[in-house]
Amino acid sequence: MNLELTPVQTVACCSPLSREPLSASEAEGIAPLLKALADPVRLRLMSLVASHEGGEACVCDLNGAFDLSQPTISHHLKILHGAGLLEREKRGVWVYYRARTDALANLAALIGGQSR
Amino acid sequence: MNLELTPVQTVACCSPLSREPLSASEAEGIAPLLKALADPVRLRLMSLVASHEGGEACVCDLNGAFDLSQPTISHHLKILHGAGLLEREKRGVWVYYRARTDALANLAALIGGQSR
DNA sequence: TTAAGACATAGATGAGTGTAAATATTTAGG
DNA sequence: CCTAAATATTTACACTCATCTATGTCTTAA
Repeated sequence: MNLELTPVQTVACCSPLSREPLSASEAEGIAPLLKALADPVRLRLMSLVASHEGGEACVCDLNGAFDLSQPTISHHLKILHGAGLLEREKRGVWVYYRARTDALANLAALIGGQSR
Repeated sequence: MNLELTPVQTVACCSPLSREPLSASEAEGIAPLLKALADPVRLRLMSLVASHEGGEACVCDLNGAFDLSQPTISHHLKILHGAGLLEREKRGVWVYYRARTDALANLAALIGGQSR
């Protein structure tokens, strides 16, 4: 149970990019989230997980979608997880990832300023 | 007058991240936009420009906000401009940048899926 | 206990990136 | 013209990053 606000949440509700200048520390908190998303493989991973049935996907479902080695996919998943964009759950031999749609929505609200 | 759709616009209208898996080429088109935003300095630059009165800011307004050299700021502005997130207009000795709020909104719609 | 499969970690490497110093370009004034 | 000011470009460098190979850990099944 994590009740702390992510760097995005502390700002997204009332201070989108265009409303007032981001402080240096706010920017340093948000940039890593964007950085995590700013890779073609990770964008596709997020999309694959988020659009997968049940809202979650096993790593075994993901590896086959790329022409990359298994450790590379694992590496990208770790980055997305570390940024708080993916949840991780181990069930038996398999590991399932689930998209943090709240984090995505907050990011979107910050950037676009008009999401709900 | 540029009537072509940006990589984001081709997708944002009906295919947010969570709706269906992003294709490799879509992801490769969108990632550079996120990459451009995924830096604390560039995030603050975007925010400074977007929230500045008149929706635009002179480079002279921006340089002072950072503890960085003028060429470094110029470099970041070039990246944001190259990604299509900032418009550039020279007036006399000064160069004014303006935020492409449409591009930001499209990005937000793609990520969050619910903006309008 | 052994073996096999799913996933993660470690180490190495080549490509990319943020920054500064030096220099160039453009514009307005004298 | 010449100079000064605003901004961009070039070059160089330290650092980060995406990727692979090799290896480790954990879980299930035989």
